[in-house]
Amino acid sequence: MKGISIKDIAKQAGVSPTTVSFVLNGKAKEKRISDQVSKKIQKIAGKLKYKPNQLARGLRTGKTKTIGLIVEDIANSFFATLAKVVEDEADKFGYKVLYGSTEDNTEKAKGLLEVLKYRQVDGYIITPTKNLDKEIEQLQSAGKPIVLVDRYFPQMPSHYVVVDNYKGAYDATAHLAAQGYQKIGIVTTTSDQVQMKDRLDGYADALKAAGIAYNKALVKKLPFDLDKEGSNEEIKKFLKGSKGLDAVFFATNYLGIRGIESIRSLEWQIGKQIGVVCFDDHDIFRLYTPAITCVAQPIQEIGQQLVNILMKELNHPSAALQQVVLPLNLMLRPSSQHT
Amino acid sequence: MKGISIKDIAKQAGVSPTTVSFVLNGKAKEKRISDQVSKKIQKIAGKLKYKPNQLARGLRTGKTKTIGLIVEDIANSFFATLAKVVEDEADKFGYKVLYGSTEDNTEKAKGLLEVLKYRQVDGYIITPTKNLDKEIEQLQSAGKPIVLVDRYFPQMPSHYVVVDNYKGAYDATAHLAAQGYQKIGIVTTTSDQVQMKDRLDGYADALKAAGIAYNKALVKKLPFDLDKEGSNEEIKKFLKGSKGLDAVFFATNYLGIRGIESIRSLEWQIGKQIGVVCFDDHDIFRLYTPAITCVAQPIQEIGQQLVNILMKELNHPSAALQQVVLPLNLMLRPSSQHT
DNA sequence: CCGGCGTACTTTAACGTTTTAGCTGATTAT
DNA sequence: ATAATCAGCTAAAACGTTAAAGTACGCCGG
Repeated sequence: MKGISIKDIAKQAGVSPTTVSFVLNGKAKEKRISDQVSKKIQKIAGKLKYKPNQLARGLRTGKTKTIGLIVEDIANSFFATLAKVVEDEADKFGYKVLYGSTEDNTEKAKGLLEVLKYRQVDGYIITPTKNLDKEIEQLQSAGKPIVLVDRYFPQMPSHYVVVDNYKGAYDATAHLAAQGYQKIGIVTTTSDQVQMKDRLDGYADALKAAGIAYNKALVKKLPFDLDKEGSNEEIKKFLKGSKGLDAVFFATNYLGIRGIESIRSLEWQIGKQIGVVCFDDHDIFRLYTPAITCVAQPIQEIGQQLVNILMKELNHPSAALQQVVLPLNLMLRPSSQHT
Repeated sequence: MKGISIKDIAKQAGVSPTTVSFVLNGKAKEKRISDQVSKKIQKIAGKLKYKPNQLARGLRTGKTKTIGLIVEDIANSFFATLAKVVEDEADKFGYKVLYGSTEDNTEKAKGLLEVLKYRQVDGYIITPTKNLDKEIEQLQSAGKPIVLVDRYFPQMPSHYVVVDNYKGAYDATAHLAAQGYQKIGIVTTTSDQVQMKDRLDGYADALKAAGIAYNKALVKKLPFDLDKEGSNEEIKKFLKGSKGLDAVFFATNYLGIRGIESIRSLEWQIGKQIGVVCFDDHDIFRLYTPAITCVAQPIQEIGQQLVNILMKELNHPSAALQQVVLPLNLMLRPSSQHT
């Protein structure tokens, strides 16, 4: 059960393994192998269903045709969908994907990088955690192509594909204000990475523009690793404790889900008693009654850009940084509309 | 930027690469390497942060410490969550995961198997598609450990981890009947694989046991690859067309989600006008108003069993087939209760 | 008729590891 | 005294592939 090797083909064709390698790598012309021999080898290879051993090839060439995908949480619908797009796109180029979840934990992320590195992946798509810049820089200077996603390090040059978090949050908040909501809160994460900072800034600036004073008491930050029950408690406490609060912006999809759950257990009427907008779309937001207004990310586009940039870098590395900021789409639904 | 190899260590320690290999593979005692040399090598390896090249090792040993995970759709929450559990569990054994989605398409599945095979994965966890048994048997007889999940081929011996689909569907349907629903429909897939067959049988037998006649007109089957809009249309047509229908059992999570959407657009009251139960749990079912009764799968347990069985087979293959059928949990919620 | 060139390949080495067989020198047994 | 044993290592081959360098042969020009 050893699998067919280039040697088997060589033997059958009565030529050397090198010749077989040349032919099967499309270098027949370049290496002046006769058409006769070339065809014979092709035929035998087809008959034996020869598949090159990627390990041997990788060992020799230093290329594994594998990319590492590091996300925050593969079980989260945003990242799961992204993973699928990445898988499909990479497949078009003959690449496979090795993935891992960081749980937003820098140590876990470092561990993943370590493992992917000694598995010799050719390139990386990374949702970085807080202090991962050192490790990423190291990989970069080792010549490994890396594209960041969802967030990046403002002080560190790198390729990235992100969305316009500031504008997304601004539009969402401005929309709430335009609907007549007065006391608008935000539930976000404790993370001070750029994507969350931008969302908070967008929220704050939109309030200002609407003539509403920014009130620190209306900003609730929750740590990523707080469990569902804990978050729900915190959110409920926040909602109940903020007298006069009439709308809230949830800054991530899982916070929005927990927010809905919390509001529900308080028996408040979404849309009437409290306006709700969430970052990220999700089946739940579309289906909930009332449906939840959200800022939808173009996941398909993000995934395609990621893989395209990575492939470009893999094939001809350039000095130019690819930094893509994609627009978001505010999906208006009843949860944010007074009736 | 070549990376540290065993040779570098050997040079620094003034010994041969072989000795280094012995020591780093824990064979120092067995191969009678002196403690002195052993420690020196360990120290140098630590200092240089040596990581063995998995390609070279794999080429030599035939083991890649990688498993292939083939699911129906990684973007589906059930499979995404399962993938995460598998990843975590495999990691405990030092294994990485290569994954792929079949979209329930046999050709795509064959392609995935092909790719994983020539990437030399050590073992497979597979959600098989309809006609994949030949390919799987071939892999098995090539000595590759395989564990099936979610479904299996009754006529083909194999390891598998599934849930008690029959009982789950039976309990769900019996519950509807016990709540006084009389005309109970089912929306399922056109698949005739065992997991769907069992669900349909459970549904039918529960009806019989409740003294309700099985009515073929109340069974709606939809193909997997029908898109969201198409499914919604079909479901609406089915619901409206079945006069007197007072409850419906959705046989998969995505059908349930589409079902809710359809019922919503018909403006029927779930629970009152129509009882609803769904196979699989999902955030949506918990959060929807009214919350949706469902048959929850023990995803954590499934993933752990899968990896444990696979690891056992990888380390000491046995003749005994591991076939695990896990119990399901009926989560009672308002969607199935007359008030 | 001899060097040079083009054609059509082959030989060899290398990637980094593991494994088998073996080598050297010292100690023990006979 | 000599053979067998043992400790403590090393040399070399192998996994399957690719790349650089080489070979053998025919043909042409001078």
